[in-house]
Amino acid sequence: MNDQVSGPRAARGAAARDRVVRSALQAYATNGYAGSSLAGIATAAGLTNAGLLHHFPSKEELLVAVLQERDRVDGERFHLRGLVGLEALDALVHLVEANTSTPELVRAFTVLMGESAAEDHPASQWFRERYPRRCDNLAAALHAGMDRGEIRPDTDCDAVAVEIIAMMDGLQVQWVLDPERVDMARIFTHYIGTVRRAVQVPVDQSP
Amino acid sequence: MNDQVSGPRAARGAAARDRVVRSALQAYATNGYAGSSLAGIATAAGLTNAGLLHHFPSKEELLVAVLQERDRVDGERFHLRGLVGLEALDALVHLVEANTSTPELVRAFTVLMGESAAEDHPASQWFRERYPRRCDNLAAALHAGMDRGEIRPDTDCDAVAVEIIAMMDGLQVQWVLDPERVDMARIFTHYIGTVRRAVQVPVDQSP
DNA sequence: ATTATCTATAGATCTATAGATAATGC
DNA sequence: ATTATCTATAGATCTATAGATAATGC
Repeated sequence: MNDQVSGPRAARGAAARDRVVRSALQAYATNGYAGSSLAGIATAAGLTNAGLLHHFPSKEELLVAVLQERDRVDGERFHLRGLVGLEALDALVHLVEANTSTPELVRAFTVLMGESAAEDHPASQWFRERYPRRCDNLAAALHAGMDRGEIRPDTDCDAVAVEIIAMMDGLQVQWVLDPERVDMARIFTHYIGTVRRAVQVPVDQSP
Repeated sequence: MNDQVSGPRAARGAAARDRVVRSALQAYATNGYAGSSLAGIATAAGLTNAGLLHHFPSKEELLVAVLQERDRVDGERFHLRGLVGLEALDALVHLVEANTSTPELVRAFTVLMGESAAEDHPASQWFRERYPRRCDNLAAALHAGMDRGEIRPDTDCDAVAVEIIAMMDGLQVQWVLDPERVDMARIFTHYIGTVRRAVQVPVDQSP
C-alpha cells in the first residue's frame, strides 16, 4: 500500500489508507462486504465516514482497493512463476501452511469469494478473472514438469490445476468455519501426496 | 414446504410461504443474504413487505426456513445412508451431475456458504453443523467399504471425506463464477477416479 | 375466531455530498 | 494550492410494528 510520492503529508495519507484497507478486511471477515458499513470501517481506522470517503470515493472503490492490494501481495508471495512440476506442488503446500498463520485474512477472502458468486456482486469480475490466471499458472508449471519428464505425459494438466485450486478453496471454507475440526495443512498435504502419486512418472522398479 | 394442515386457507398460506422461500433463494443467488431486502423478496413472491413478515417474522427466520427446506430436500436426495465404499463415490458423482441442472440453487447455497464464513453471519451455525454431518456420513460409507474389503485398510477415511467435500464446494465456486470455463461434472468425475485408485484395494495382477 | 393480507409509518441505518478548517508544500 | 480531515445533512433504504380489512372455519 506504499504510495509513490513521499513527504510528511503524503505519508499521513498513505498511513490512513493503509489503516482503512486493514479495517475493511477485518470488517469483511466479520460481516462480509455487503454487511459492512463505511462508517464502521472508518471508525475502526480512526477516521470519520467522510474522512474515509476522501481517500476512497465510494464503498465499491474501497473494495477494489482491497482486491488490488491482494494482487500486489500475491505478486510477491504466490510466485509460482519459474517453478516446475513437483516443485510447484510443494510451493502450494507451503502456501497453505503459511495461510494458517493469517486466519483473518483467509476468512476475509473466503467470504468475498463466496459473496462474489452472487450475480450482482462487485467482486465477481475480479474473482472470475483471478481463477483462470491461477489455474493457468499452475497448469503451466505442470506442463513444464511434463517436458522435464517427471510428470506422466497423459496427465490432463488443466483439469488437475482446476482441481487443486478447488481443493484449496474448499478446504479454506471448512477450516475458516471450524479450524479445530479441519487441519487444513495436514489434509492438503495428504491430498497433494495423492495428486503426486497420480501424476508422477512411475519409478521403474523392475530392473 | 408442504405444511401439515390442509384446507383452502392453509393451502393458500403454504403456497405463499413456498413462493417466498423460492424468491428468497433467487434473491440470495443474485445479491447474497445481507444484500437482499425483504421488500424485494416479498414483491417477487407477490406479497407486500408486511405480508411476508406475517409468515416469516424476521429476515433471519426466513433464512432459517430456507436452510431447513434445504435439509428436507437433502434428506430425500443426498441419501448416502446405506451406501458402501465405492458406491458412495459413484453416488457423489451423480449428485454433482444433478447439481449442474439447478445452477441457481447451487449459486444460492454457494453464496450462503461463503457469507457464512463471516464471523457474525446468521447461517454460520448451520454450516458449521452441516459439514461434520456430511463428512461423517461419507467417512462411515468409506469405513464400511473397508470392512467389505474393497478399500485399503490404511486409508484415512475421515481425511478423505473432508477432502471430497472440499472438492465439491471448491468446484462449485469456480463453476458458478464461470460455467463455460469449468466443466464441474467432468472434473469431479476425474477427481473421484483419482481418489478411487488411491483408496481401492489393488487387484492382484500377479497370478 | 383465526388466518392472510394490506396500508401506513416509526426508527434505524447507510452512502454520499457540501462546505468548513487546519496543516503542509511550492 | 493542495491535501487531510471534520461537521452537518440530504436522500434513500431497510426492518419491523400497529392496526385495519376481508375471507375462511368452527
